[in-house]
Amino acid sequence: MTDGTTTENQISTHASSPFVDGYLAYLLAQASSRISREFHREVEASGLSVTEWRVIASLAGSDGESIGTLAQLALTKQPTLSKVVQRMEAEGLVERNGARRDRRQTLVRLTRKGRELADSLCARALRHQQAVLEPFGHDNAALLIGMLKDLIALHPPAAPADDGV
Amino acid sequence: MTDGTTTENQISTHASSPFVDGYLAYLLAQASSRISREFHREVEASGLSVTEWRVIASLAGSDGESIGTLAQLALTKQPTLSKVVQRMEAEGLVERNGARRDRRQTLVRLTRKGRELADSLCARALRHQQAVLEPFGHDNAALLIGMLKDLIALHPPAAPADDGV
DNA sequence: CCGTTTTCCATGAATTTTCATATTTTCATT
DNA sequence: AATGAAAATATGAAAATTCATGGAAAACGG
Repeated sequence: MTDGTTTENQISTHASSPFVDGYLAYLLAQASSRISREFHREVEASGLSVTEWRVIASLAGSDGESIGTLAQLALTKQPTLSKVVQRMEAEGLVERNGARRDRRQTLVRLTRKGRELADSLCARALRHQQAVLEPFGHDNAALLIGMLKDLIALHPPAAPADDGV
Repeated sequence: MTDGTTTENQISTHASSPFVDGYLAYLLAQASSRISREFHREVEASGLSVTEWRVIASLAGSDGESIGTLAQLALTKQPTLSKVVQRMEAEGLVERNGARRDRRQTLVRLTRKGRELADSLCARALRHQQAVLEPFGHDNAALLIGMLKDLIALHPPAAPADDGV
């Protein structure tokens, strides 16, 4: 569009349907699903589920997050997150309760093992992202990411105990 | 950006995390989740689950889709779709096997009741979409949608029997 | 400071989704 | 045609998610 980069549309080579083809929510969901799936193969090769990957990615570079925050970031309901984190603790990827000021909270953070896995996967994720964005060119890529951030900023996260996977 | 419309970023008022904040796959997933959730309240008020809504939205304006295609469109695995469609048939929203050339296939289409519900919800969905896109302005909105379509076109759907919710 | 309300998390039961696999039909070859 | 491989779906068992709820700590209001 700006230059020789992509932007001439025409939905996929595959399944389409009159209504959804122009429907933003559908396009977001499909794009999310397809882009993620490619990388999820690497994730699962590391022995993680997709939700577990989301958790360690959310914890990367953080000094600890609460269960509630992680549920938001990982797009699951709170009870799901509680159980996922318990599994991950058993596997030695995270530890719970690293000094929290509010004793209702469960503070979760990466163990050394978890951090190493997270760092490795995050690096690979960024390489994957580069490949995905390459056909758009630098400017369009920045535009896309900017608009997605705007969308997110304009729409508040789920109400407590609700989520919205 | 182009004009007075949104595009100055700064992630949400809420939960964020160093790595994911700039990660495309995460931004897509969050945006998808948040935008959809708002409308899903209306969907559930109509007595449909989110997956059921995706199915009737996918069937709107179509004269029938196979189970496999619907699974792609609805972002679920094929066995899930089979069961969802069976529930929907029991509720009188869809009918199965409207003359298919390949007798392995199960052709699914809307009943009158299903079509009425679909039309009503699709109309409301488009109004919701207008509201969501309004702050971006016409040109940026078109750009966003175009880039999402490009992303989708560049990334093929899941291999058979796999999906990638 | 005490009672009330709200927030945050854990847990058991129920539901949903997924995995593994069987069945039926089509396709390709010979 | 007949055989073997591939494709589309259904289904039971297993796993993951969600709902409903409960308990504990914090915040709030006299």
